Amino acid sequence: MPIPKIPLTLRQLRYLVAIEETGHFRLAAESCGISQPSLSVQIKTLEEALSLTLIERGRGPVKLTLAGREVVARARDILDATQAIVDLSATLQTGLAGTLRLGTSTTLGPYLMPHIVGDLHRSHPDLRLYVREAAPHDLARQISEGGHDLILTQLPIPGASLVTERLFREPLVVAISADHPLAQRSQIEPQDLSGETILSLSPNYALHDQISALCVETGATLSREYEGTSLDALRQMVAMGMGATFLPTLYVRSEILGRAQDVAVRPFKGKRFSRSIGLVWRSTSGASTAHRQLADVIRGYARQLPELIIEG
Amino acid sequence: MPIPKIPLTLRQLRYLVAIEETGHFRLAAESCGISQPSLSVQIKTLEEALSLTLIERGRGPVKLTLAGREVVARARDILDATQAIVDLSATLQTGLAGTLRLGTSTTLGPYLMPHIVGDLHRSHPDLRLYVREAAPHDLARQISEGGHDLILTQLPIPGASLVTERLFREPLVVAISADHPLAQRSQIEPQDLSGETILSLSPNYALHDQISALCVETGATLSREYEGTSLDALRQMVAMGMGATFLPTLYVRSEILGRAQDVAVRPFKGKRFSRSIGLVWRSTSGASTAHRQLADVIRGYARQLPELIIEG
DNA sequence: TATTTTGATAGGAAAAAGCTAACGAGGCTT
DNA sequence: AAGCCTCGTTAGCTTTTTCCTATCAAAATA
Repeated sequence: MPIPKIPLTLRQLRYLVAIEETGHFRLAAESCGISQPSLSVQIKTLEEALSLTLIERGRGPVKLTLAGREVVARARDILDATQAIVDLSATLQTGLAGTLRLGTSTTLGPYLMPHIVGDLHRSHPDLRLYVREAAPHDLARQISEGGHDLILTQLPIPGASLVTERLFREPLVVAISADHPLAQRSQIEPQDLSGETILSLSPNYALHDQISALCVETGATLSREYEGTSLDALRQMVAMGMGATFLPTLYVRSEILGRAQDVAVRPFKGKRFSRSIGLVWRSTSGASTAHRQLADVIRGYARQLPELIIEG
Repeated sequence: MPIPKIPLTLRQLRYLVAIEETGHFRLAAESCGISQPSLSVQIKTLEEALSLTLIERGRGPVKLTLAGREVVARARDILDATQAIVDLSATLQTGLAGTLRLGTSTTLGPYLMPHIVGDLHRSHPDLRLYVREAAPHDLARQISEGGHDLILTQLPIPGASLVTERLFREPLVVAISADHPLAQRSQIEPQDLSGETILSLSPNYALHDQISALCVETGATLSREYEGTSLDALRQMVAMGMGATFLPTLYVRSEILGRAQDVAVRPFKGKRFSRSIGLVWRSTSGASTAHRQLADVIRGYARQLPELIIEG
């Protein structure tokens, strides 16, 4: 359906409201900063556009007609609404406001965002966050297509016109079944994993590639038997003794420590392996300032967790 | 408080919405019936006015920025509201719609309007009626000052720039105490009243002058002892035997017949005396069509009452 | 009756919005 | 990789809209 043609202008509505407020053409013109004839003409044009008499001309304070009162009331609402756009623009320029569509990696969002949203709402009450989860591979595609305003995911995300803001590095830890010999160690050295069977996520996940690379580096064997579609699935497979895997710190912190103790998790010595987490948006999105504010809020939370290494 | 200056135009909002709907500058321009560069310029102007980037330019379907989505949503509401004004104007041109401020005589409105409003709401659902009562003398002043859109009252109402629409003539009947000799008659002749004491309303009421004239004509004596301020007060005084009076038919019908039988009411032979009732509005009000529609609705009700004599 | 007040009308200047033509940046094709 | 589309921007000019000053007409006041 085509947008209907509009036979009136905001200017005319503004002048009409001014007349209602001042009660005189002359005063109304003054309050609008124009000459009285100009205002007269605009009002006349408006009346012709609506085929209505809005004002009873004459001596003394003007009397609006029945129609005039109805139109003025609506004109007021319209002018208020336009003013609201102007006001909103001030907030949107530098601040975080409106509905932000955030895509987030399945392996990260659920374990990070719940801790963020509270702070975010307090510091930016005008912001509504719309979080959708997907595998990093899909996120990379969707951000370019405009499906998200920005994505929170494992780096790097390739893309010519994308801007990346690094947030922190998240160490990977080894997860083994509770009765595995390595569970006795407090820290793991890379060579300890030599010959172990390692479980991984599907290749849609950035974590898959990283785990695959880690297997080469440590001499472990990547299992081809099964590829999980969630970290929870991986954990349960480890618990059942099907192999070991690498889990990101935030997942461990959120879902294992103090909760499901069905697997043992042990850090690498010196936080040796980690994944980089960051925010990514289109360089054309024109809201870098706002997006960097969000980055700061996330870093602010991450800084409270000694396991993470802040970047950016 | 001055009306704020508005840095945007409805036209710009319309173009922005068109872009959001079509996804392309070119198609949007087409749907607005202008050339694509013209639309581009308007959008650019809007963006500069708000100091915001609303659209991410580039290949493929247009991507609105976060700010763009927020503005478009509000722009839609504004355009809808303006369209509502246009739609409303069609109704207001010929029809009875909006809030009509009706002033009505205290001696008439309460006994007539309750029967009208139901029909009126059914036949004109867009009409809101705001009824205020006053003495006819005050009504005449208020209508000229613009306090009412029209008044329903006893005629004539003097006034150079006022339009009168006659509705009906309402016979006056004689009210006497139940034990008064005249209560034996079924009809009254003017000369029957010779020497009777007649009670009246205060001179603020048109009825006062008429009763006064009737006293001269019939040879009755107008009581100077007391002037009522309502028909109900008059009736009670008659019931207490303080004198007789003349009451309008609609009052009798509404408040005496089948209800308070504390007084006897008797018609004059041949409906000899009556008052004229009509609608009056300012000739400048520009809503004659609508007002005459209201007149028709009122006559429609009056026609159902055989006591009344329809006019107009 | 003269004066003042209030809004309408007229003519021309300034601003805004439109059009066509030409340009530039990104993809796609060959 | 050169060339060619596609899509939006920029530039120059015309038309339309808006505004201003000056003047007029009607009604209220003195």
